[in-house]
Amino acid sequence: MEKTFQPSDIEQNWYNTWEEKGYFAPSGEGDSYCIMIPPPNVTGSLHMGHGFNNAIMDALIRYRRMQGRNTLWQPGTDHAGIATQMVVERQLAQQNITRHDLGRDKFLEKVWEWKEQSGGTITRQIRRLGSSVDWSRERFTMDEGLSNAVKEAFVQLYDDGLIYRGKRLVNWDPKLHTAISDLEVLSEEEKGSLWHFRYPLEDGSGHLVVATTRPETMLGDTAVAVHPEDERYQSLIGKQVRLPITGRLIPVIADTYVEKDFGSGCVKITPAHDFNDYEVGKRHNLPLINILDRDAKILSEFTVLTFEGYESQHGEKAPEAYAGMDRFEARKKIIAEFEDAGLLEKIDPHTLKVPRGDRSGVVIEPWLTDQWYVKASVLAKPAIEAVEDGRIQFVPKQYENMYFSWMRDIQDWCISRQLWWGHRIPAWYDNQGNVYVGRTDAEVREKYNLGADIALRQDDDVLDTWFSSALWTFSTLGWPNNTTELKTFHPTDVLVTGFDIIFFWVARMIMMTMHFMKDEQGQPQVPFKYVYVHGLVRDGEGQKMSKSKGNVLDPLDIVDGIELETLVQKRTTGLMQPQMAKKIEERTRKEFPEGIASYGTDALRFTFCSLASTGRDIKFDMGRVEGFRNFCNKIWNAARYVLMQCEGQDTGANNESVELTLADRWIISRLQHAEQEICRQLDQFRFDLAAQALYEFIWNEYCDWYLELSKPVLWDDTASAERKRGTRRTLVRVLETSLRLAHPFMPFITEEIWQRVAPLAGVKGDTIMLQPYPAPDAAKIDEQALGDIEWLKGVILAIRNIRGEMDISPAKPIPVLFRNGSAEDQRRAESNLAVLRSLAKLESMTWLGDEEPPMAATQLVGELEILVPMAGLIDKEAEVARLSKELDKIAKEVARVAGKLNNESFISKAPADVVEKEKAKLADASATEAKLKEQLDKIQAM
RNA sequence: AGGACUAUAGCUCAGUUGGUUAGAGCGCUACCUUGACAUGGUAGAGGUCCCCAGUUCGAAUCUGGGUAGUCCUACCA
Repeated sequence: MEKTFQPSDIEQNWYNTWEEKGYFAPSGEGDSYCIMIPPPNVTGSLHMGHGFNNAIMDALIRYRRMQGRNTLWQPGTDHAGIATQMVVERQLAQQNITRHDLGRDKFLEKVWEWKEQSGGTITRQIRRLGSSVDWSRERFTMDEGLSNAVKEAFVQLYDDGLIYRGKRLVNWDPKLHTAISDLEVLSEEEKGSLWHFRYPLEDGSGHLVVATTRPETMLGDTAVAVHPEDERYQSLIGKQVRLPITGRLIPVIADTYVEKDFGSGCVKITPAHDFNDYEVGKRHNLPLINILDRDAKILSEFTVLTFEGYESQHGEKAPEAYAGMDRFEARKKIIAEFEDAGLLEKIDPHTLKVPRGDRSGVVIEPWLTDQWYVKASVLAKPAIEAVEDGRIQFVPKQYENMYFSWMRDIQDWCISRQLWWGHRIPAWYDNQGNVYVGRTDAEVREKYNLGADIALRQDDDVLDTWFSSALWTFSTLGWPNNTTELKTFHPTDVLVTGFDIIFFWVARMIMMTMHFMKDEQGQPQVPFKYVYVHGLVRDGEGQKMSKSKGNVLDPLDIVDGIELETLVQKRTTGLMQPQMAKKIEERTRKEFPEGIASYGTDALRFTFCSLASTGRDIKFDMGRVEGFRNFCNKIWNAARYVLMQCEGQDTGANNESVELTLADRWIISRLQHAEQEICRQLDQFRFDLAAQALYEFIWNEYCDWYLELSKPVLWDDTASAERKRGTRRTLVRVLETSLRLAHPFMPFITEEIWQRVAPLAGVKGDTIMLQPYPAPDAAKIDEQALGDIEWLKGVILAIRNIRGEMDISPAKPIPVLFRNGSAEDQRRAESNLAVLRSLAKLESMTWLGDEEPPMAATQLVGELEILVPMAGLIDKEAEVARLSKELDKIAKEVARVAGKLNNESFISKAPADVVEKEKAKLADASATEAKLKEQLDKIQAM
């Protein structure tokens, strides 16, 4: 074995072996356990969030697989309608082609081509993380099976009256020419202005002032609103205003929506271009005037509609100068015109939230269009109940509130998108504009009794990507067919996801699943029983990682390492804002002056698990990764030691008789404790505590103590064969078990070592992956061994403390005297002579009787005094200082506990066992204090 | 504006139902290349548990009120 652990030597080989041998597929035996991977965007590549997500899911799935469950972890990607279409369109643009040049079918061919070539980046990367997903069942939302499921779901929902088509205001992306959902709109504060315009009153009695952040929409104003109780404007209500530029007459209305204190207290109402104004318009039955085209340019002829039926009533010519003008150009011109006409009262600087498309970055327009909607409120009801009654549990629980608050105020879900890449809506129109929904053209004709002579045209739009993702848990298992996979693995067990997509995905998945999936009693099935929600991975300074900030980390760069120059280049290419490059470079050079070292997958995964506590976000600390890389190395070297001691030796693999030492019985006992703790924590999703328990057991108990305790036995030429065999057997068995315990967290290193250790432990098998997960056995806990080794550790630590504080070379053997010990102390000392001598590096050990002890440095372990004679070793001043420090500490403790016990109400009100404990504490501390004091006096008297 | 979450060592974080001498890793100090490991060992320093009040015999932990930060939702045209 190499002297240090080299992860790159082993990781890919083991992954290939596991995958080739089919170890990731369900075993077909045992109770099922299923996790569906949240499908990453097919255009995407690995980021830290995926790394975190995968570390947790793989830990869960490997844990359950080893426990004998019939595990399915199913991978796949979604087709990411907008993102993918953008990627391909950008490529076409480089050849000066638009998708319209190609036409729909040709364009889709191009998209598929692109998907075949580069769509698999992220799945290849997931392999590097060691994720044990069943690749044979990989799914893609545009696959045939899933496409059928989407069609089926749409038709059924339509037939159930839960999908409708209607004209509504939507978030319109004028660059991408599609509707997008609320959740794809990011509103950030930006600096703008509040323009105060004078609108002249029709009766010539003057003007009123409206304030607006979007002057260009005034072309579509259909009213001015004031608060009904605003005294300033009572007389205006019901009057008419002559809208400048257009000359249109509009009423002054009263509505409580208006804030009296904001701006002028008068609000211009543009129902076709603002969500709030839309509601006001509806209440007052105002006309809606649409002034923008799909590019958000001013129409040459506005469309005027009413709320009744949304039918276009008539057109209205735009002021000529504005026709075809971009919205922001129009804004400038309108302001100028107001100014020229003396109607611009003032301009106040104003910060406002500007809605932008998360993909395109352009300002989103509320725009009136025909779209398809899902009646979410109906579907939400059972979905809320499932969480209320615990059929679905969120971990941590507080996310349930977030879920409820969203679900209880849910809006209908706009599912149509004006894109080409996606599932085309299974709806057809005749020439009269009647709509027919069915799975195919033929089905529609039959269902609606339409003759072959009637021309039908399919809806051009596609469905929101999340519509298909919402079906993910069951569509990927074969729905609408009633497959054995569905029967076996649905409902799935856990969904692991970031809190940011609870609304995006989780809620919709619950709604859809419960509508379509019923159990044998006809009751709705939930998609999963637990939703494990983890936080965002942030950079070391707590900043959100983003390409534009240039602080993203690729988990594989931590696995493989990366040179500084390469990292700088990676972070500064392909930026949306190239001017940021310089800043990003500086920052990167400062943060990683040496680049990033190679830490290996196991260390990275262990880090993620260690950070997976219940808090919201994770500040990623490279120091932790390094620490866990060292932990891997520690395991590696422990294994090296064990193999050096045991390979080719008698390890009792065939159940030969053995003698187990105190140390053997102790480490076996501690192992039971570790097993219990790790399972307990994993069962409640506390990956951090499980990882910590594992770390402590392996490093602080097995390596620090047990391996050291094994040396005096193995190096003792006089030790019996049974004794040596017992020690070797324990070394090997405990290591083999520890590897199994660690495997879900660190799959690669554990497999590599296990292959060599397992035979020595008499364990047969091709892979650690399919070995049973360790389970604690109370019968193996030896209380006496636990007590004795604790005592032994105390004595050794006491001696080491004297050594350290007195600056005695660790290489120098020292004599030690014991005094005043109990019979138990004597027994323990005598049965551990060799160990004490070896671990504390003793020259001699002597029990003192009643004789006067020599001048010595002293430590106490309970009643037992441990003395290191001063002659030639101990400096008086140093010992005085050390004792004074000890004494100080213990005096404080005595005072504290005594104070407690002197408190009458403590004695009378605290439970008896607590009082007893405090009394014992005081007795111990006082005795120690007295002894230390005596010792200090003696030394000072020298 | 409403809501949620967070505040513990220089840094990143644990701390179960109130009873600990408040812990870990990294970093820091001193010493040590001893036959698994310097990606190591040994010993150590380091804390007003954000502040104030309350409940209690007893509060990092429970309650109330502040302060600071993060996030979400709704937004003021």
